[in-house]
Amino acid sequence: MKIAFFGTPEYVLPIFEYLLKNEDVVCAVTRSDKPFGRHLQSVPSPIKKIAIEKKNSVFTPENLKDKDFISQLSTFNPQLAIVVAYGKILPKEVLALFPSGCVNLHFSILPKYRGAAPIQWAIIKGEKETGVTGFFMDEGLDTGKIIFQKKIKIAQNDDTVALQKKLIFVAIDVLSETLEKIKKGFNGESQKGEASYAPPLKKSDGKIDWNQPAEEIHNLIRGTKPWPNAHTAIENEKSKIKNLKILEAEIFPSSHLAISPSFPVGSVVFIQKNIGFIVKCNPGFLLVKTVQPASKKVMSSWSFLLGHKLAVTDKLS
RNA sequence: CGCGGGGUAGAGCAGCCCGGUAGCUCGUCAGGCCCAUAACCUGGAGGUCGUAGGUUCAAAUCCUACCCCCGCAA
Repeated sequence: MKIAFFGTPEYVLPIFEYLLKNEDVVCAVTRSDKPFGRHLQSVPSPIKKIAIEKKNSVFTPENLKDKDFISQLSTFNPQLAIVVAYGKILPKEVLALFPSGCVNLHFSILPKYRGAAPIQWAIIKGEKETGVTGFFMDEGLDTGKIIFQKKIKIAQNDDTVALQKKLIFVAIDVLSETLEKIKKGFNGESQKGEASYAPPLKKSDGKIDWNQPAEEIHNLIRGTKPWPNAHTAIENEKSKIKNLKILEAEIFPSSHLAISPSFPVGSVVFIQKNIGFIVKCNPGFLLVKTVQPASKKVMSSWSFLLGHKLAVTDKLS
């Protein structure tokens, strides 16, 4: 079966490579080169690089409705499209090109977490499981008929990066199963259950409200990696730190702490030598282990303490 | 030439504006104290202050060029 692949970021490469190896990939479509990095140089997308290496045809249309693009794509006679993290919504003109349809691999258990950031939101919301769904695309946002779905558990320490790696393997399973079913003529089943949405994260989504349970803050820290990251401000007599990213933390059992209940929420209640500092949440405590101050490299929170003289009772907000 | 921050001992920082002895916390090494300690006390080692040039009696500090790192933006 002739397949066109739509995808952009680096993490979908294993899926692209799987297709190249096992199926007849006639061309790849990826987002147009964009200025990227510190000096805003234009860099081809990872998919484009690999496709060129493998001598596959690559399209990087600015506008998917462009007639030239559509007519060129149709000369390859692709029967099916596989779309993974492409970055744009496919208009009906493109959807109509593929006799066997367009299949999207979405990293959630649809209809939950439709949209751009399903992995992040599943972690932030404290879900215990997530998965990958293969479905036929329609004009809605992740609303098409489901072909195959596979679930996995979210471990307590999974952050977005770790979970994404796990999901890529699941996605390859789902992809092969999905392709099998399509070849047998399966048409998919309508989505059932309550839908929810996972919009792209904003910078402000990473702001920590210490007036929340330690568990929820812990979810936020894991789910906002690697961007925008959970952040907070610190105030103390000597200095004000406007933006401290918290990259790693763990829930600290309050039974291990003998401290005055009078500490306000958001204050540093204890400093653990060589490890980090403990912050009071509502309820619960969080042991902060890895941080990144503005303009600095990632460092352990103990290192941060050595240079910044954070003391017990200093407040985070 | 997109905007901003940074490079000082193994780690994290101060000092720079306003030039004049290389400083703080931690680690490390040696010794001490204690029933005991992630505690405390004493002493030591460890630096081409990112690189090169310039100004100066004198440069971590002022000037110029370059290298490397980080954030914004996506």
